[in-house]
Amino acid sequence: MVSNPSNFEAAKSIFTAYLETKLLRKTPERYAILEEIYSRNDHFEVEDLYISMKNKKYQVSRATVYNTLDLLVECDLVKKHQFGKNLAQYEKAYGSKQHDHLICVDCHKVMEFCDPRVQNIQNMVGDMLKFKVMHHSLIFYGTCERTDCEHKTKEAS
Amino acid sequence: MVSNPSNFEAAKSIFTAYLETKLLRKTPERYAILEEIYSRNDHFEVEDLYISMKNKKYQVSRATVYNTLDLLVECDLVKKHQFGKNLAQYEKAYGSKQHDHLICVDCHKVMEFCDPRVQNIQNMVGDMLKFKVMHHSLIFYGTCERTDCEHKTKEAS
DNA sequence: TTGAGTGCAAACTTTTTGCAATGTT
DNA sequence: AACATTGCAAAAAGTTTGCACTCAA
Repeated sequence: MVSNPSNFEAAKSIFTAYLETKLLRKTPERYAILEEIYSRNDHFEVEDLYISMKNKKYQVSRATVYNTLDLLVECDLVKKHQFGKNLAQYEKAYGSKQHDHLICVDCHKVMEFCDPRVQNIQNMVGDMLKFKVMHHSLIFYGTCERTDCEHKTKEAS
Repeated sequence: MVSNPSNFEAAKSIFTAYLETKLLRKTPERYAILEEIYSRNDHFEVEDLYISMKNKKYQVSRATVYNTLDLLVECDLVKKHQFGKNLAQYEKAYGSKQHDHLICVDCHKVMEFCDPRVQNIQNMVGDMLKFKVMHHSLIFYGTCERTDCEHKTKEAS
């Protein structure tokens, strides 16, 4: 979901507060990664982020990217997804409203939607099973009808 | 969800029909893997299956396990999950009713629940976004209140 | 000053692939 | 007999780890 540009500033304050609370160091690499993430929209993977940063002022290592992403997920500034592949995908979380995803199994496009009923189900199921639900992941897999959907021709049977 | 033992026989027929339609070979390895899967309950990973089979009459290779799992997922006899980790988990699908999952972030226990409203949301969102939804994945993450939940003590902050 | 954090490369884990041997059709 | 399928081991792909160096506190 599109978010306004000042979200980075807000995210930065939250991150600073988090680092201070946890007695972690406020390194330039960590802020550079946060900035890069908040300059992006939609979903990206670690390698995307790493490559983008390689081409900019901050050359960070993959280890630092992984490390920082963990911190950002921990303080809810970034969401981590596992969209069926063995490859984590991330998106910024601050200032975007709660949403879930649809993924086209042909062109792999990721779309988003909101439906308040998901929250109701979450609350009810949590109560019923004595389970304190903290977050959820709802993904619909199917085919989109975009004209530019690159329908992979499945192996002829 | 628990299923009755004869599900293996039914699954076997379905698999045979699938293999014949696709002009694939009916090898003993494929049936042995199907049998092993249908003798299990709940969720397992590739290595679990591979190890179990190593200790039985059929010694199959990992490559064959992966290959066969793909076929079984394709013909809906097995469901593949990506529960947040970079590790695929599977469960038999025939004869079990549609359900979704709750996962305890502390003890990693996987629980199941059914809620028909998920289907409604799926239909509605699909219609709205002109997306033909084929299946979904809904996972609630939280903490269970089982007395035997091995609450990992998070690093003291 | 000092030890948390970084970069790099090596190690690990899960999955995929290449190829010779096997066995279903 | 032909060639899809198997087993094995090597390669990929993504992530984690070990260690010496660096720099935020």
